[in-house]
Amino acid sequence: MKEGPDIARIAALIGDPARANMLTALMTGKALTATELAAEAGITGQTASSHLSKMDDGGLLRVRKQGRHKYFSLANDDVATVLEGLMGLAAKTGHLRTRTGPKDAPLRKARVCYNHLAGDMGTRMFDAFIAQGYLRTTGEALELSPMGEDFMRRFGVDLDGLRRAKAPLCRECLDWSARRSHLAGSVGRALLTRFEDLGWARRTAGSRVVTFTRQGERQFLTEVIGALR
Amino acid sequence: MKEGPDIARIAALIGDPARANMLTALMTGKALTATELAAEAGITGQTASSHLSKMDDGGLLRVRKQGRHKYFSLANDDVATVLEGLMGLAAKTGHLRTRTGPKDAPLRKARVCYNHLAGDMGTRMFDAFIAQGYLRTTGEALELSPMGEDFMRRFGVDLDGLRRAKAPLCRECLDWSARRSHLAGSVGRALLTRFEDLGWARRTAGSRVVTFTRQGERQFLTEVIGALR
DNA sequence: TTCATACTTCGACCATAGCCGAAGCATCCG
DNA sequence: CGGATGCTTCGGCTATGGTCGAAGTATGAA
Repeated sequence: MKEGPDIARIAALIGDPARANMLTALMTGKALTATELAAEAGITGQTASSHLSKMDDGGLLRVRKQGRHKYFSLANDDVATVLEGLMGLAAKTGHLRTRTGPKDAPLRKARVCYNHLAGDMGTRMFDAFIAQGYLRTTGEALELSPMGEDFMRRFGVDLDGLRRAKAPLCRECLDWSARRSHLAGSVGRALLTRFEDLGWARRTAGSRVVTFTRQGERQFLTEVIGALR
Repeated sequence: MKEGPDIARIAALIGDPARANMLTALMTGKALTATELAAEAGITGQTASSHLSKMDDGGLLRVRKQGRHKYFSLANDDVATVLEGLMGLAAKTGHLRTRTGPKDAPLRKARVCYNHLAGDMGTRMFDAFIAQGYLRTTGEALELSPMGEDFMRRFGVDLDGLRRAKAPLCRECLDWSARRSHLAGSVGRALLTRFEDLGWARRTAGSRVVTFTRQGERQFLTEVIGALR
């Protein structure tokens, strides 16, 4: 009658309607902010905060702070698997939810995130760097491979100068609209600056939109993304 | 914020400590009675009854009534899989429980269950019939195949006579000690009678123990179980 | 039949925990 | 520097639901 691998503790966490709604919302794989999750569950921010910290303590969630936002995602695949299984058991109606992200098309496509490139073009660039082996994620950190360093130098990024500053070269940043990672850190900032210097893109005054020229976008695709092959 | 495949409903069912204890106890694959499960969870019979009916309604359990006992087992593999996953998430200490069944060795080996053979020899016979294709489970029912009928006739069971009675020929009966199925119904009863007639076994007076003679047990193994090959 | 056992139902108690309003930090923006 | 936004903490309200005692039903044993 005693003991227990506390399967009850975990199940009870999932068992609350509000929390279950949040978790199913996260099943899309996208990270969501506390406020969005609150709306998803139909509760106020205070209550959501309490729920989210409980699920975090329970190991169900992964949390990333981004400025004044807090992005939540499922902790790992095991969590998703269990949720999937529970949905199977609940053999009920279909589900899907989440209404997320900016509606402004230009914003979704390319925008500045603090000082680096975000939006669709930002995440595509990040993915390309990873696929090409220029960037490696080592645990929580993110680092340039020798090939990556070479690319950056050829592209006109002053790596040595950046290294002299104390700021981290590469950081992973969670994208607001795509909800995937893009490249932050001093290298990310330098790249955006370089795009502007090359005349490929320019920031729109009073907005976060980054506008690429037709020519600039073509060059971006071939010389950065296209570096893939 | 609305809708939902009610993953919360199911998870909440598992999320109660008492219910979680019962479910983990059932993870051994053995069926347990309501009283045993109550002891397992450390609660009274009334409370257990409420929990068990809820889990049954929720589709987590399979229930079989046996006289004044009610045997519970997990509804299916999916339930077990989810529980397994939850245990993984709860990544905690080991677990195991259940203290079940009779301690009397002869009783465990072979005994009468109402009027048919139960215990280890009973379940082995049942398994052999299934493996050999003599018995088939069609949904909830249990029926003899033509080959099975042939075997029964050769073994001296008056199938035609039994058929004239209204009682079901074959029924599945949950074994008390092994907690697995054995053969009940008029055929099950006829088989035990036949074992006695053949001098293979006899019931012990004032007890449920069935004693096989050394010779009888050998013949049982070769001519019934051994019919497997 | 009578007694014992297994389970269920009813009713009431009470603790847990979800919920929100209000107030407090932290961060970003102009 | 304010002012706005996102999140957290605190306090108190309330409802859900787990719990058991007592009484009821069903089955098996003597």
